[in-house]
Amino acid sequence: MSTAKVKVLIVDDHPLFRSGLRQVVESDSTLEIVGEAGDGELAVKLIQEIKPDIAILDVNLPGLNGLEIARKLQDKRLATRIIILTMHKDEETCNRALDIGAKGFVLKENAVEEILKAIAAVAAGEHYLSSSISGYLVRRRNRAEMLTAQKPGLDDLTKAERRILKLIAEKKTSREIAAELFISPRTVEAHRANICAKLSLSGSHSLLQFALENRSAL
Amino acid sequence: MSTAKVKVLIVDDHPLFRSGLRQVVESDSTLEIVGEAGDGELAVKLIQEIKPDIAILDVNLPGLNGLEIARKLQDKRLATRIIILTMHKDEETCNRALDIGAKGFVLKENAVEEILKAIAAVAAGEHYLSSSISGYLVRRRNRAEMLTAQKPGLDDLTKAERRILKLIAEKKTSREIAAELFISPRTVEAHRANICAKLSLSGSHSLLQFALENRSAL
DNA sequence: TTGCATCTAGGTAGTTCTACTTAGAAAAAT
DNA sequence: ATTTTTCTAAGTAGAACTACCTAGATGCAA
Repeated sequence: MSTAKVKVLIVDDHPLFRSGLRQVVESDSTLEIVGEAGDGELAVKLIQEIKPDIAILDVNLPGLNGLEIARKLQDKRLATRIIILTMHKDEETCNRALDIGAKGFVLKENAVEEILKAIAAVAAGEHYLSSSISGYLVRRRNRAEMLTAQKPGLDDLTKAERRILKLIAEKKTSREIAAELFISPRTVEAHRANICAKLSLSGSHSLLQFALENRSAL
Repeated sequence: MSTAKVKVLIVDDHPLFRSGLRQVVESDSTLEIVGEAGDGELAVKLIQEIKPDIAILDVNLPGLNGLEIARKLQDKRLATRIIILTMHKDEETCNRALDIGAKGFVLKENAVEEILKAIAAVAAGEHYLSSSISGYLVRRRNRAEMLTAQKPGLDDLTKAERRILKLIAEKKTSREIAAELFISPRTVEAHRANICAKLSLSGSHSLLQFALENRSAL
């Protein structure tokens, strides 16, 4: 990393954008552009031949788009790390890019300032997200926690009910719970019924479902 | 937001850093510094009196630290939005900050370039994370999905079994699934049994449990 | 073509949970 | 001290899942 230059390949269908990007990348003496492509097929071919350290892929490409390229490369287990470039600040695209294994995700509007930081981070094995996109991850994180945090009625459960709900979340049956608490299975079932009522749950095995989804909040 | 200036309060125990930050912030004409504090107690007092739009809090402070201040403010349901500044690139600190409700998280090493972007994003109701920190969120995201992705045996399920497992994860009963696929409930049950066998699941409602825990991998 | 896996479907039995009911004893709150 | 809530428990009914079994139809591969 410190001796040899980091080999970078640029994929974008717009020549003007490519040359702009090239200029920025070449302004960093630790980086070296080893190839360019204007469409998906060529990109896949070049990446397999040249094996660059980092490939910067536009999302909108003729033929294969950036995400599809990334998927192909991941399937072939190439060492080339992917940075996705995109115009639109789109949560879904970002999620899919990360799922596919992209290490970087940079908005074009921020590309000039951020691309060097992104390349450095990704070359070092880290991830890089355009800062304006990182809010999405926070929101996703919070969304998941909100669901468990603000469940209505969860706090007007009694102690015994709460104790039993915890054990349900541990995948125990009413009988097992009864044995563990030295009470009758029927009592456990009575508590279950009360919990269902308080949480306005109904249907088959609703409590098990609820307990599994909310076990972190118990 | 467009007429009045955004009121910003700065909290840091180091006067030199404060003045540097002040310069950067004041270079943006849409922002206005309405106060400064060098320790936690004063910070809490000033925020409650002045009610700034945004408070930039250092983590390392004499008395209350930035995170504790944020918690206090959150408890009092003030409208002031919090941006946390920190020296160290620490995942735990970042997580705690977000839990507490901080809207921004900026590393001091990136503060000069990022603080204005951060203020703008937060003032607009978005989140902002220092780009070098956003990798943590990605990693956390992936960690959670890895657990579900590599379940053994999940890939030697047949198409029909997979289809049914998906519907089970949607909390549907065998009867509902049967109706949806125009097959007999008994067929669905047969598939369930086969799936249980392949995944070596046993016990009460094991499939429902499995499906709920692994729904993202289906 | 034979054979294997898959999809389909039913039989029977047993377990577990839901949904209603009632009811006494203990604990908590008024 | 009285009322209310909570915890305990049981009856009955039905829905839903598991765990075994067999078996015809289909399609794919050796």
